[in-house]
Amino acid sequence: MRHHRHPRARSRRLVRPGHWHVHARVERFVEPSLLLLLRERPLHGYELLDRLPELGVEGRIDIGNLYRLLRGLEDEGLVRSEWGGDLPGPAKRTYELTAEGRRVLDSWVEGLRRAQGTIEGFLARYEEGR
Amino acid sequence: MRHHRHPRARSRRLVRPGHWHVHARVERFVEPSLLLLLRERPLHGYELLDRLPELGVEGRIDIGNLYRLLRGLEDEGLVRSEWGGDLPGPAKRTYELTAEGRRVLDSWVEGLRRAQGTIEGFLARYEEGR
DNA sequence: TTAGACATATGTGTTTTACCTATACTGACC
DNA sequence: GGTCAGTATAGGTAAAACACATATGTCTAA
Repeated sequence: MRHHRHPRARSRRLVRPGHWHVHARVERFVEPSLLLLLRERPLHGYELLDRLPELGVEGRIDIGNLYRLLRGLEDEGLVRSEWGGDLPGPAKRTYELTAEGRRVLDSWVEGLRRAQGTIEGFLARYEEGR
Repeated sequence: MRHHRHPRARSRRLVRPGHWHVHARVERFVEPSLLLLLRERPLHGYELLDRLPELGVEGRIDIGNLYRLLRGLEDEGLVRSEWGGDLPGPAKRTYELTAEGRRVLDSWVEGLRRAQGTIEGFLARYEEGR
């Protein structure tokens, strides 16, 4: 058998020898975050990047992937975009939420409520056996 | 530019036309689940598979990956294993938690508490703008 | 005139998860 | 005695998600 490299090399961060810091993030949390921000008002990519930390998405947003993600959401019809008018400064593509995007956001909220319940159950069982 | 296939083909499940069900799972949640179950008592892989649903890990456990994950945890010193005695039936490898594994479990709990806070913040902001 | 913030985008590698197959022991049923 | 289902461990491979790096252009201020 080929020796498998550690599959968890980066998901845990070494704080000091023998002490690990675990991330515990929600999969693809940026997607609902973008939908929620766009529900409030249309924004362009760079503004979204600025506002993501408000929702707790800290240090994990890759700007390149953010733009790719936005185009993906547009392909799926969850957002709609257009180039901003002939304003000064670099060209900006402004995104707004579609009705379909709003429905998917609602579905994310259901999913996040379930996730909360799961985590609560886990923590309760953890405390039980302390 | 090469056209990128939808990067979210399976992460959302179509329930009925225009209605999506979103998973919203915690990244690598099986790892802390295994550590928590093993803190309670030593178990072998197949038993862990049986008990994972108790912790809310439903329908996402791939048995092949489970064994790989267990070996990964052992490589990192979070669990220790040995082949069960000469009992009847298929050979079983029994896993138990190490002191290091216990520390990583504690770190996961911290991470999960933070994740709970993040989700709470998200949901609050969602309700605000309804 | 150059450095830095703003703005969008592509290329590519790594990590994590999903799907599929292989192997082997045991008990029940025909 | 054969086969089928359940228990048990394991490998191969592909897709999805994420991380890291780079490219390109506009504008402002030092």
